[in-house]
Amino acid sequence: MFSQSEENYIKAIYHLATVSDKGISTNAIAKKLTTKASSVTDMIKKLSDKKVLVYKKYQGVTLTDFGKRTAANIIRKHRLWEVFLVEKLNFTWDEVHEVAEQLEHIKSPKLIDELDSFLGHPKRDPHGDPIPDKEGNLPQIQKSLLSTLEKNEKGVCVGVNDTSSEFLRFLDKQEIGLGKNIEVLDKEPFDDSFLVKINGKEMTISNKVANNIYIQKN
Amino acid sequence: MFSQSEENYIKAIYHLATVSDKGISTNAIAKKLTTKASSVTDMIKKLSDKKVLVYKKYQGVTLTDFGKRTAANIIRKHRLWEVFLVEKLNFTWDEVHEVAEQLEHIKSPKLIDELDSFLGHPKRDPHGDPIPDKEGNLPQIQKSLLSTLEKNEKGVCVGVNDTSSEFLRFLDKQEIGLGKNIEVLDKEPFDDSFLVKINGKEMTISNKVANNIYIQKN
DNA sequence: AATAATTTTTAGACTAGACTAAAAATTATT
DNA sequence: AATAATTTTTAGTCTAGTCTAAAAATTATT
Repeated sequence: MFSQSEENYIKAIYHLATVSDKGISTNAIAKKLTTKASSVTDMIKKLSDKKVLVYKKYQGVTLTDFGKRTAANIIRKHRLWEVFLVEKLNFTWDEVHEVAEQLEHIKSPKLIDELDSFLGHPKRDPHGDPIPDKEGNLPQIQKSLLSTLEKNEKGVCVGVNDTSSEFLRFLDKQEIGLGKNIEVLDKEPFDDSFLVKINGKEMTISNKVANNIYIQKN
Repeated sequence: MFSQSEENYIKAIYHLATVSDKGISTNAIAKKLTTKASSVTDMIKKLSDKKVLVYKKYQGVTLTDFGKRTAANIIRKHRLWEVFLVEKLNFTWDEVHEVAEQLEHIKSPKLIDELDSFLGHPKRDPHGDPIPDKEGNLPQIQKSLLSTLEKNEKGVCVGVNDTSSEFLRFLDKQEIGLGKNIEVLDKEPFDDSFLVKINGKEMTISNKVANNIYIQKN
């Protein structure tokens, strides 16, 4: 059984590992959790003793299989709760994160199994991210950043990179959201912005925004 | 904002106060929370500083109005979650307590408001206990322990005193539950047991059991 | 009223988790 | 290869919450 703090470290390391492929540095973890490197060193030793990760001094850490399963389970809980909040309790996609951060630490296998059934075994959370299954398998889907599309390519919005309230509310305002059809009409070399058509409406999108929207091409 | 530990103390003191009317002793709190009296003294000082309760050395404690509202709010959350677990997630009334103990500490006013609406503003939890409203008002209902009924008195089961799994599962086995009609056919002076009719079926009930079932007379 | 029993508080120690400041190791730069 | 810059670890401190053991206060009993 892990403490909330231990779970937060495990989750952070898991997320960092999905974008880095080599060992995760102390500093990277400290930055992700807005804590100090010295605190990370302490916790890393503890998690190493608990067989969650492999640690050699000055060399960064890697999750063990056990650590990965543990992480996937926490993420599964987080994302199922997010679905619950949006589908059943009228939360918007920019409101769910903070509460799900708390709910993910609730310990009860029955609770999460029943919640999963109650929600109809959802495959994605409100931001389009896949929900790991009970065994910790996380189905990866084919997706590309909008910023990588060429002129005349098109697809459907399947996720976001930045999940901050600011960005999500901006998307709401622009009526951009999961499931919307997006086509790149033109790319502007001057500022790397995009002219796109979203559900029939033409608009210009900055490179920064295009860098935070995932598209499944079609 | 209170820590989980602080919330547990506040709730324990509130519950002890509903059955005692005078100041709550250090020892009583320690027993309720299965902790040590010295730990209770420390926490009491802290909660006194935070204006949750009034404390004079060696004299027990009393919750302030603020403390009472805080307690009612925690209990409101606990009981709403219990309703959710039973009504939506197929938990039985003996399974909910442990999980609700965790869920009651989740911080989000919107969450609890929406949960309340989602459940249709329930008035009672699965054990028949009333759910405080948002202001912390807890409607008290007229109820008597089955053990206090006289021969030929009757009523309906509206609650239980002991909420342990053992007792609740025993009641399930005997098909005793909330809403059941109960009539005292006779009292046995030898062991203070009761001959009762529950939904048409006659059975004998020990004094210990009768002491843990609440009846609304009719 | 004095003594005994109980309750409560204090004093000091422990753990988890975080922090600061300094030392040690690694990596980058000249 | 030597020095500078950066990263990581160590050492020591702090807080919340708990504990044990002993002291102090209160309550009960003779």
